[in-house]
Amino acid sequence: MNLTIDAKSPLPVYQQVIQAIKLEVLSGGLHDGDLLPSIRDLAKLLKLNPNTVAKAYYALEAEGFSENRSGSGSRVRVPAGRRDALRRAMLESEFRNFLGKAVALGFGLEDINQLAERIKQ
Amino acid sequence: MNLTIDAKSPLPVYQQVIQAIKLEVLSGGLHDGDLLPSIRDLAKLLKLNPNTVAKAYYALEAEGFSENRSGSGSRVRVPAGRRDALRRAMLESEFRNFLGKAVALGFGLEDINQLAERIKQ
DNA sequence: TTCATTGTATTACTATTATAATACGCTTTA
DNA sequence: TAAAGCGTATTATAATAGTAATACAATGAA
Repeated sequence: MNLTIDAKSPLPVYQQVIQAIKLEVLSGGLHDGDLLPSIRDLAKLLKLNPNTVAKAYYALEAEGFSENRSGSGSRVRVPAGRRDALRRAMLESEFRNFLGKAVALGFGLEDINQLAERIKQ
Repeated sequence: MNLTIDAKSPLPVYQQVIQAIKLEVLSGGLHDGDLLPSIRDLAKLLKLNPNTVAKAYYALEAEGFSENRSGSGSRVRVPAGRRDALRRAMLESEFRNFLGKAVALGFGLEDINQLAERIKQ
């Protein structure tokens, strides 16, 4: 697990934890059935309060990403098929988000292609 | 001015106002020297408290985007040259941001190109 | 000059976020 | 069975964001 927390971000810390774990699952670092680090361990690792991490774990379970069991830990519950669908959906969502901003700034597809070509190098 | 506020966004409302006005300037809807709506008018329009809008106006002035004068209002202070530079910088920043997320999800340039082709239609 | 409008400032209240310190019940393992 | 580790729950405190009500001083126009 490679997650970093930005205390200065406007995004609440517990939501950053949620996003980081989702990303870990979607990118293939964590698989269906894998055990997440314990709340206390992750809190110590990220230098957060256990309650903050617990809030994230609770939300992940509520979203159907994981299953929490007192005594035995939290396990990822995202079958490969669903994971792939979510991964593609997230890419498209992020792309549309970027595209929207670019259009709002008055740029067109040509400008974006030009930029992409320049960035590649 | 065409700005909408999302109360559910994790981004604080006053920062949404800042972004919306910056976008209006960068996209050419507001020009150097133009008068911004008064704090009270904009607050009424967006159904926000005047203090929230005032906070945004104060920040915009601190960033050198505008100049506030008691009694006569707030005026945009972004010469065309600077505006164009900022506009390009913002596009590149947003693109790099998107690219970073795509890579984190395990996608490559090919996947992005493929998606872009599909989105076009 | 007078008056409406402007940005600015102050104080108070609420909700959310995050931390902190505990405690409880469940599960696993020695 | 006993102990350690797990998620869960409660209560308290602090900081930030946002609302709300008001007042002040500067500006510009009637």
